[in-house]
Amino acid sequence: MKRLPLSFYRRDNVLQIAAGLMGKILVTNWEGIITSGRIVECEAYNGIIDKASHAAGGRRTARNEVMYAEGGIAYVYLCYGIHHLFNVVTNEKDIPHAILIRAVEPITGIEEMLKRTGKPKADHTLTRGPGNVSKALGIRTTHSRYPLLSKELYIADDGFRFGKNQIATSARIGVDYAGTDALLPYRFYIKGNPFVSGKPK
DNA sequence: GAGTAGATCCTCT
DNA sequence: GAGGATCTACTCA
Repeated sequence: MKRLPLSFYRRDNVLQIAAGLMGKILVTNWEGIITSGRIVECEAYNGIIDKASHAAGGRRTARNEVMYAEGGIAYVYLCYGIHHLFNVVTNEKDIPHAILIRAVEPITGIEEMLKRTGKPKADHTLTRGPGNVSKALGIRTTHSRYPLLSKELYIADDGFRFGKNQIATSARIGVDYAGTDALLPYRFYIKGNPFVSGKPK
């Protein structure tokens, strides 16, 4: 179990990084309670030229300022007043690339995830979809700008790899407002994995 | 099983 | 003052 180094995040090809995150393990360790899950779905947001991104056209606000920071930190924000969405900021300073983690497969701390989400039992809805991932792992907007190499929040590699033919791409979800950019194949997911959002298997 | 409405609040205009 | 990188529950068939 090695934490991904900063050099992993500070590359210029956000699509490559997103693909590289597939199969990695997202870990939170709040107050000694460890929960983790393997990443099986994510979406890339490609900087100022991407209309679906909060940083489209170089927009810079108090909320998305984090995206302009150096790669290797978290960007968390509230959507629809209910859902906390967890992103990984990538690339160098002033280049607002980010990757939205949309789904993970629970590994440790499932009991705790059930408690946090209020679900009666562990099924494929536990960590399916970005809102649920954050809820199950206890990630909130207050964790925005948190470094991904900290003790409480990090992404690790346990040596596991998905096969090339298991990883598929598609258009991103819920970004219809972005016009033609909504059609870009910036979403990565594991074929047939029940935790992947969209259609159930 | 498919389609739709409602929740709910922070952020930007 | 409007709307959003969503989820769930409920209706209707």
